[in-house]
Amino acid sequence: MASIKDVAAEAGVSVATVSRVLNDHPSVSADARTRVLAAVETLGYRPNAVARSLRTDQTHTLGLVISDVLNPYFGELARSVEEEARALGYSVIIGNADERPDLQDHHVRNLLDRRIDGLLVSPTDGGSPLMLDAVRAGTPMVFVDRWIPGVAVPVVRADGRAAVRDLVAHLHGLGHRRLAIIAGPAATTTGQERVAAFREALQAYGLELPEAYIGQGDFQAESGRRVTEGFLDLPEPPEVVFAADNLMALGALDAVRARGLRVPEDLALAAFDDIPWFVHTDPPITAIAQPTGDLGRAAVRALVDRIEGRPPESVTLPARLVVRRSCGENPNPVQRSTS
Amino acid sequence: MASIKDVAAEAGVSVATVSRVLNDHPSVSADARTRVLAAVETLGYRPNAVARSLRTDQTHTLGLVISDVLNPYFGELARSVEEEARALGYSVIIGNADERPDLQDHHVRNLLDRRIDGLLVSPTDGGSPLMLDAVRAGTPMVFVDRWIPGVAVPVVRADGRAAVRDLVAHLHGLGHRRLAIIAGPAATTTGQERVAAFREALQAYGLELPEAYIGQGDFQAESGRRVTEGFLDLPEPPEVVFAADNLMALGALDAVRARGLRVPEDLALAAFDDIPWFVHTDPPITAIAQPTGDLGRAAVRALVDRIEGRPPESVTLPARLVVRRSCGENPNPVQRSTS
DNA sequence: GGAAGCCGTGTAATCGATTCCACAAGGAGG
DNA sequence: CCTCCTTGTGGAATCGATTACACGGCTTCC
Repeated sequence: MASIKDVAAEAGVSVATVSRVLNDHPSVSADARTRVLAAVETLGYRPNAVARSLRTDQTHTLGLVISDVLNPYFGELARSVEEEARALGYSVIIGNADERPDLQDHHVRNLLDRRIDGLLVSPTDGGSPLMLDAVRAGTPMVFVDRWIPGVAVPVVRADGRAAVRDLVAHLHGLGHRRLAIIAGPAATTTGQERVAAFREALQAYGLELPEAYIGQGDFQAESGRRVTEGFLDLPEPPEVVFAADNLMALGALDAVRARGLRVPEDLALAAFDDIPWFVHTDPPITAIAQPTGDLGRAAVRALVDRIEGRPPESVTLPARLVVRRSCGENPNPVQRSTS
Repeated sequence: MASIKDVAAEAGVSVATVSRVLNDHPSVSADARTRVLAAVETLGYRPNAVARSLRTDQTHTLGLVISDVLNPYFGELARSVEEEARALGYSVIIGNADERPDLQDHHVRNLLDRRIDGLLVSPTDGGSPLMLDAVRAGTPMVFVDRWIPGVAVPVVRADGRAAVRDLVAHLHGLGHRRLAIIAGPAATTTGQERVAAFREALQAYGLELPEAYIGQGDFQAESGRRVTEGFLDLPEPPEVVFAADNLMALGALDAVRARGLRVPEDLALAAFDDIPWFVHTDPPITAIAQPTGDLGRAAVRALVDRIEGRPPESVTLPARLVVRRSCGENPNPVQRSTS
């Protein structure tokens, strides 16, 4: 593959001049410029990004470490991150942590070794020494969706409090009083917050959230199934299950079906994180939708701001409730064709 | 960040010795080795992958260019690719081409500039000059899922012929005679093949595939909707629609619903590419399932074989039919709880 | 007419690793 | 005791770019 030296030889100039043309430095004669460009053309020359990175100490690459690419929420996040990064001249290397702190560390280490310019992380845990060291060492970093408390890193996330209040109002309006939640891992901020928001919203209606109605999940479908089975085995099962993410909601749906029960007649169901498929499930599932694309884009902008020396900003966007049929009678029956 | 020179100074040896220790070269005294390792430890030294790549001309990175990360099929493919690559010591940079040849070229160029060791591509078109040049220049490459005819590059894919025959047998057995297909882009091999396989299977039952029953889609949901509406407007609409991918099937489902019609009573539906959500749609959708994870892993192994000088192998794995309820009466009613 | 400044260009140092080659020390063998 | 090999080590070239510095040739101004 042709190098800058070959181009210089072909054009009859020095490598310095070639470099100047390529980085359109002002002081280069029109004559030299055209000769260099011609040489570039005939040789099919493309600058070696590796060599350039070594010299400039910039890779124009961002790292994105998320917990589960198969979760459509993170899939959409990854997509918007890549798009915005590309628009700003950066590439993205994605690491899938699978909710495992050791895998997360593996990816962070690997990305740091590759000297990525900045790191976008949705942490699976409270922060490993490695990650804290990286922050301390000054690696540009931004947290998306989840974050690590007490670490001075900008956070881009959605606030679901209002939407959870709307959800509880909706459920209460439908007559439900025994509400349960399938929580995410306590080590994640989203795991904790959603339970807290739910409890708070219940209190506004004088409702309790008993321990038995808090099931411990791990954001994967299987845990949703397990927890839901536990709920159904209770002497007094809940009337509604609120899953803290979409995958666990799916597991819950499976569990209900497996017993020959029906949603929402026997057990109502709602989920955090909306996805296109929720429109098509039987029944369509009521969910809290995050502005995922906006989050991804905002996160990239914050990170690139930080990388390029501008002050980065934390961003919090509101989530919103999308009512469908999985919690009971549609509140807006005019829209439905008769069953 | 500490460099190899700092380590050498700290350990009181030359950089050559440090490098030898790090690459565990045999001729290094036990004494020097321990001193170097101690220095590495105290400085928290990590080798600069960029510098190493420049010198060795290996990045230990693979490029993966796919057409749509939001499609769960490609999401799963990307995940298995990343897993297998990691197991073999490689990282993966993913490029999303969005079915657009220009974007595909952008990613290929970017990846080549970064001197990735090899490229995994699921081409959106018949092959741009850029891609053909890359092959000619000897860039290790493997095609996954789709390929470009006439190009000497190993292909890893699923063969759906047998499964399509099974599907047509299933449909015929249910009494359906007017079968239509929503095709993928003619520029993709999968787009063409699935139509060909469908037509062939129909012939075995003496059935025709008239032009009016071949709708041109682009593997995106919206096109599935549009084509299905066209089918429904025909003087004699089909009894079954077979969508060449999962997203178009979803669009078809939407279109049927929007008219107040029902699946499968008014129109039966089947899809190529199975996804977890198809179990939960209303009704559950009959689909042809590819061994996606196996494809991803096989593709990575073939590519790494090629990179490391072993002869790479093309791989074809069979897809299989998964019958659910979207084409009519369940052939195995014992399994169902009464409606 | 000479000093000062600008413009375009080339030489060479540099980034952080790997690796060829030279060389010193020490043991084996004649 | 001298030669020859082996073993461990360091010096320096190298990968392909960027960029500080120097320099030659011109213009400009006093």
